[in-house]
Amino acid sequence: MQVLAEHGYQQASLALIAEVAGVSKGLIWHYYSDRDTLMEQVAVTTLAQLRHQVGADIDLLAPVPAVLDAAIHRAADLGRTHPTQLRALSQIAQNLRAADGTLRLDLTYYEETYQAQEQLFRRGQAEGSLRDFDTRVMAVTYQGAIDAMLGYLESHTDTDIGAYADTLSNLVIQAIKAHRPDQRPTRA
Amino acid sequence: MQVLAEHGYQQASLALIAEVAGVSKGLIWHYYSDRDTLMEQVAVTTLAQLRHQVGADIDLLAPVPAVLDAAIHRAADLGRTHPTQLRALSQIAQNLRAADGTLRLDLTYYEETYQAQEQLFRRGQAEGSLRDFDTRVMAVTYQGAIDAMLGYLESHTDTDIGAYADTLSNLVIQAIKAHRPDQRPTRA
Amino acid sequence: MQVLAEHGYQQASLALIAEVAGVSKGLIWHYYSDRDTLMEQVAVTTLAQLRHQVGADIDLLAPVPAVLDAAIHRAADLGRTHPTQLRALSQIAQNLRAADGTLRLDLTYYEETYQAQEQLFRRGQAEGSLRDFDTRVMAVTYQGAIDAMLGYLESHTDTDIGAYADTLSNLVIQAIKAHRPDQRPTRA
Amino acid sequence: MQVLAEHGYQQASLALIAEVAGVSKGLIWHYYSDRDTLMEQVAVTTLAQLRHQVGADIDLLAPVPAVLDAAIHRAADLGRTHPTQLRALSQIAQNLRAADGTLRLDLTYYEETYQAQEQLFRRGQAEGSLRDFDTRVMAVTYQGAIDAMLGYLESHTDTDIGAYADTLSNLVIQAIKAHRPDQRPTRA
DNA sequence: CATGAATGAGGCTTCATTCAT
DNA sequence: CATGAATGAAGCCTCATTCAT
Repeated sequence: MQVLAEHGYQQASLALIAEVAGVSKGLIWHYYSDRDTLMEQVAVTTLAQLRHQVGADIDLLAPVPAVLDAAIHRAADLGRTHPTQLRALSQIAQNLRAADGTLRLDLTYYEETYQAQEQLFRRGQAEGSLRDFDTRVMAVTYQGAIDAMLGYLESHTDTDIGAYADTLSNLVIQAIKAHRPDQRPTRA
Repeated sequence: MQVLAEHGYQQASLALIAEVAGVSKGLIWHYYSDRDTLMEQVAVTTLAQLRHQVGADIDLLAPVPAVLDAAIHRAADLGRTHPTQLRALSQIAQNLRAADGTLRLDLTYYEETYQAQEQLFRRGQAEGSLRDFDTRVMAVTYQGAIDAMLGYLESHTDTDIGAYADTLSNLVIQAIKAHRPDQRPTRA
Repeated sequence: MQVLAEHGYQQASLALIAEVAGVSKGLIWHYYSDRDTLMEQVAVTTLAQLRHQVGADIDLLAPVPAVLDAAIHRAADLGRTHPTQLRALSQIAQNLRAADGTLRLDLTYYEETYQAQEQLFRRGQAEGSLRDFDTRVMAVTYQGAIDAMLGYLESHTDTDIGAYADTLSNLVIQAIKAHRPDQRPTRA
Repeated sequence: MQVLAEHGYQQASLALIAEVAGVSKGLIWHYYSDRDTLMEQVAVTTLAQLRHQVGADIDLLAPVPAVLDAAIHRAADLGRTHPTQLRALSQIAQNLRAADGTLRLDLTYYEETYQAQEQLFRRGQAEGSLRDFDTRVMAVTYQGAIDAMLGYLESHTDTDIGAYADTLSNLVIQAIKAHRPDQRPTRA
């Protein structure tokens, strides 16, 4: 991941990876049958780890706006705590392709995320804390906003992470909260 | 661009590009000194073309929400009219690196865009059509939402583009419009 | 020649030569059928020019030691007056090869020189100013000493050229002059 | 070295070298990072080997004229025993260039040789066996004479090597020996 | 006379991958 | 388990050379 993050997908040759890892090149083929397999497994593992990090001790039963606020702040923190993993994962997601040329991770990976988000949004709508909107578009937009934030924080290291997350959280909630009386989150 | 869009940055070897273009490999070096310069020039040219496409006949002096609505719809249309260019540009932006390993297009490219967006948002705030918020964060978020839309439309070709743009436009404007009575655009 | 002298034989591409000459690449083939032909003609022309330079106004009928002294001083001067030509010529001589891999200029070029030198030495022996020695070995040695001098002066530009030539002349004459009474050069 | 000697520096492509060596092209980069480093290492190794060959069992404390005579004969033998190495070394020395275009071996390589020779000559002068002369010029000339001999013997294979060396030795010693009675070596 | 677009062969180099040890 | 020698395919690039204009 370190090599991926620093040098990019193409330059992350197995020779370089082995050297940084301090093992011989040949050893890689004891554990991975393929460069692609290696990349895929690294991606899957890392993704699980990051999701766990973001999801950990968020109360998923809390009012939806509160969940979103917490998730955004946690995601923003990833930029500080796991920058290498983020970059590496992004490299793999954008470059690892199947034999037919299509990206190998994008579809399954994002689709899962979208569906989880949509479920959350629909609960908010059912509970009255969120107004009516197309949850699929919002899920795509939400994920795009998160990714943009992470990319931005990575290249603008002097940004106040907490302040950014506050603002983004406010924008997101403003975009989708119910207009009328109970736009306040339900009391937990 | 066709090769970039279909095969991705790494697989876009100059041999393949020349073959698709129907010329000899060597000819490439008659016009571009380098693979990197070729990519950079393609990116710059394409970017200018796409920006022109999006910006064309949008009335930049119209009320800001109207400008945003128009821009979002136009950007969404790009997915239909210039899918190849979009994908190619994205490939270059995410892969072309300088000798020190840093991405070569990201900074200048996005920074320009962000500043233009911020200017627009600030006008809206000054005119009273937009509420108070951090324009930089919103610019990053807006661009992320556009990119996410384009990526999504690309891989989900059965989506109703107009409907997506309507929804996104509504979400964006809802997120930033002024709360009070005078959310009407100022009289120009 | 300038390109040859500065960049060496391999790097002296016809493209670079044309650029330095300020003409188009294609024009070269109006005047030379081949890279090799070009090189050969340049070499032959330059060689004639340098020989003329060295031989000019040396009194070939003077006593042999005096001729040698004059020739050595004139050759040393070449390093100052024609450094580019010397280097270029040397590049071609050492690199231009026939199809069978043998050097194309060496044999004819040096053989001519050797024979002229031998003739001179034999005259000295006949006249009694030079002792008895193998003229062929001395011719080879003499030429080697001249080439070494030119190479040395080229890379050690702070050397006193005249002093070097004086010393070399003295060494050469000491090596071959007759031992007995008339080791003084005949009075001219 | 075989390829260098037979085909010259430019034609000594790594493809040809690998083929002659009976290994795959790629293997070369397992052992040498670069064409240039390969050439440099070959040169350094060969040079050490040849120097050892020439210097071996010469009694360096013997009278200087005797040392010179032995050295010349040994060098002449190189033409018979190590012709390939000589040619290869010469090719590298005359063609391997640093990035700035300057020859990469010339300076260090010859400078060492010159200084060793000068030291020998100065000992001879101190001991009275050699007359007074500029040792630097003589070192350059001596080396030039040796190189010329080797080049000549290489292309004129019917020459009597021993006789050539005898003659050259005589010429060299004649050029620099002390005139007076005490040209005998000092008693050690 | 002169240009420069175009070609194709060949060079150096990288790298995933295999395999004997 | 682990190494590193070895391979072969493919990539980028250079360059002499041709040819229509």
